[in-house]
Amino acid sequence: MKKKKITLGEIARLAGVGKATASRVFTEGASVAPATRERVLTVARDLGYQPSQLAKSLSTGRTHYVGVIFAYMDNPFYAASLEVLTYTLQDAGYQVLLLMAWNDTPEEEKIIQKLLDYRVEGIIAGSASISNAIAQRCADLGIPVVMYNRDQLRLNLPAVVSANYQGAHAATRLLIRTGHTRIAHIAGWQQATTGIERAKGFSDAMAEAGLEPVAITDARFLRHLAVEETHRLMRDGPRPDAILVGNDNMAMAVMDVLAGAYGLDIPGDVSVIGYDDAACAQLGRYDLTTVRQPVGQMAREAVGLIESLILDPAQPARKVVAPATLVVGSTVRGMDLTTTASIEALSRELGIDVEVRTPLAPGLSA
Amino acid sequence: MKKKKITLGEIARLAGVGKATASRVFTEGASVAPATRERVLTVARDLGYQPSQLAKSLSTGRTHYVGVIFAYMDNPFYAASLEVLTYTLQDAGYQVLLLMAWNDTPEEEKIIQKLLDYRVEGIIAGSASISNAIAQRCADLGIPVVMYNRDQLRLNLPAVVSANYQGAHAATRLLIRTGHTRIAHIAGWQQATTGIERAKGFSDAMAEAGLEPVAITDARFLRHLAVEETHRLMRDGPRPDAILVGNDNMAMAVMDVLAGAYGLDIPGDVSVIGYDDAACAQLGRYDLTTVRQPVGQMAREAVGLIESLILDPAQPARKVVAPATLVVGSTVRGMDLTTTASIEALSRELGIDVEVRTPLAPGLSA
DNA sequence: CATGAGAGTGGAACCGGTTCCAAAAAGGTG
DNA sequence: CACCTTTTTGGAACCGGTTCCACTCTCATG
Repeated sequence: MKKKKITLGEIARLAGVGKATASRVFTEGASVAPATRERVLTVARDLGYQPSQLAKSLSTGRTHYVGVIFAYMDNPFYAASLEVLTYTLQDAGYQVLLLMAWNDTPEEEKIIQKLLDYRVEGIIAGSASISNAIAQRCADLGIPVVMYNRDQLRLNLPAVVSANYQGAHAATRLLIRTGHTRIAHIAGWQQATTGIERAKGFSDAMAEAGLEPVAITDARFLRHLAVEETHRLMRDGPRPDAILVGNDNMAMAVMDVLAGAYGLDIPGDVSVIGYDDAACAQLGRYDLTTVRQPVGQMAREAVGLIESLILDPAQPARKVVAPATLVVGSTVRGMDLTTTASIEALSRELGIDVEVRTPLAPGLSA
Repeated sequence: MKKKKITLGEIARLAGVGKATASRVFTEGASVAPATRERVLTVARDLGYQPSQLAKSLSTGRTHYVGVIFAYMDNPFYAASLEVLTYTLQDAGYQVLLLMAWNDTPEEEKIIQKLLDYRVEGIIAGSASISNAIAQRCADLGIPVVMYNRDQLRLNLPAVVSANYQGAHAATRLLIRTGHTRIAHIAGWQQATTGIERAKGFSDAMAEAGLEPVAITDARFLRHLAVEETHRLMRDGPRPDAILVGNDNMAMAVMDVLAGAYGLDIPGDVSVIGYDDAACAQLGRYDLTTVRQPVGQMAREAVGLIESLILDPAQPARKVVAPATLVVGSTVRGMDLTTTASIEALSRELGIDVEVRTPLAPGLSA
């Protein structure tokens, strides 16, 4: 009583038609007589026929797979990004092959190798740094790669990022404009373009105002390093009256250290600005002033980009820069944004969208 | 000058051997003469040969795909779970096909249909509720399904959950033991076993102590509903002196409302306990007393379960219940846990692991 | 009524691998 | 050196679909 596998051929046989005809029944826009179609569909339904994507992909040469390489899921920005990427891709008819890989992993090469074996039609890389060799290989195979939230400076790859430079620049100018003079920057990883661009935005804004940064240190987006750096900042040299931090996760840790270990008031004694507008940072007890990266928009752009590259791999590498928004919480002193007019004025002055956070926003990202 | 596709046959031809021999070179433990192997490998390397997993899967009947259905990525528990699940699976030699689907989506059926088309060898469902029909279908096809962090009561499916009942029960007993008498429960979704079990743990602990709950309401794990329910709680009837909340995301919102809108001190006026031990809840300004679900362990158990089911689909459905840990922060009044002895005593009394949170823990989940 | 167009159909080759099987080559033994 | 065993090898079938092509059958047109 062994169960026979239900294949197209089996269906065809039982419906008394050729394999080719049966195939046409499941192909959009192929010409089949209505009566035949009905007969085949009935048999298929009765037997619970499941067409094999594997066989289909093999013969058509299209897999509809997109490889997504991610990491850092403890950062809400990446978690939200992955969610939007995934359902956007699946709505567009693609399947997500998910891989986790950190930047420094030696397995990186192997990981991508695997993706190629599975014949993905495109790759969205949100964490891995694509080495020259791998990028070349993908190019040879005609497989487009889109960098997400990072840019490969040496290689000319398509990428989706947000306006990191402008965001950090505007945030810094906000601090300067509100009267802070001893400003420090606890930066994100200086090997990633996000960290680099934000640090540059900070430095430039300081220089333009004729101010010398109290310090610029690399905390590599790691909370415990941010904690260390904060202690160092408070111990050595002149204490800052404001700190721009590389992302929200670190910024909240910084706030905890300032208040907990040094009894400082925020923003009374020190102002703090973060980056990302992570869900936690929106909570009442932090209400962090920060720069928002438009997660949803970025993810959708990335999908659009990879889609268009899959359809036409020859097109030149395009970079998409999504606009950032300055989100005003209550961690910067000297702010007065009670009227719509003053908000608009600030926005014009800083050259960036400004939004005042309404406390206890529902705040579910999408 | 058209580039010929590099296939096994091509390699074989160039190396002057048969396709079968070439295939054996890439098969572990097949017998090939060393000289021949070398020759084939050289040709393959020179041409940058990429074996097609598609073709391989089709002919061997093994895909090494595992479908993972998730959602709610704004909840750090799910984000961390997905991370661990993914890299554990990929270490075990499986590929993750990721799908996002909410519980009430009508597309659910379609989603799973798709997974079956792709011939996944197993499914880990962290969000979707598997309908009877679909479970039956998977069973017919011999495809194992493991529920993650939820249980399907009617269906006898394998599942990995944490000890929700015990966790909530212990948390409630902690509140009672520290002298609270007017205790409310803002529960998680009462259609999900997580929400149900926790609510039951709460009710039972109250009943055992002869206490009447001030209120039990369903906030469906949604922050804005938790906010609403908190307001209702404060407006109507007797005000609680403690609230057990269905998860950390909601608990933090509850704290914000209590402090922000009613000027209440936590834990002075009201004690709060959450559930999950989310990264944000560990931050200094919340330092929430909560119940930890062992993310890493749960994810690894899920992978182990699906692996063993793939190898032997006939085995009976097993349920894994991972132990919960009571993590003591500073949102419950009347606690005195300065000595190791007192911690151990409490642990024994409540029948659950107890841990006192050290402030500013590095706190990256794994 | 022959003619041509167009719809509907099935046979067979193909996608890129694996694997069964029988044949060829190599190695060991008396 | 004949004979048996073991290792290596290639041909061919197969996995489950798609698609090219040639063929049959209608039906409208000149």
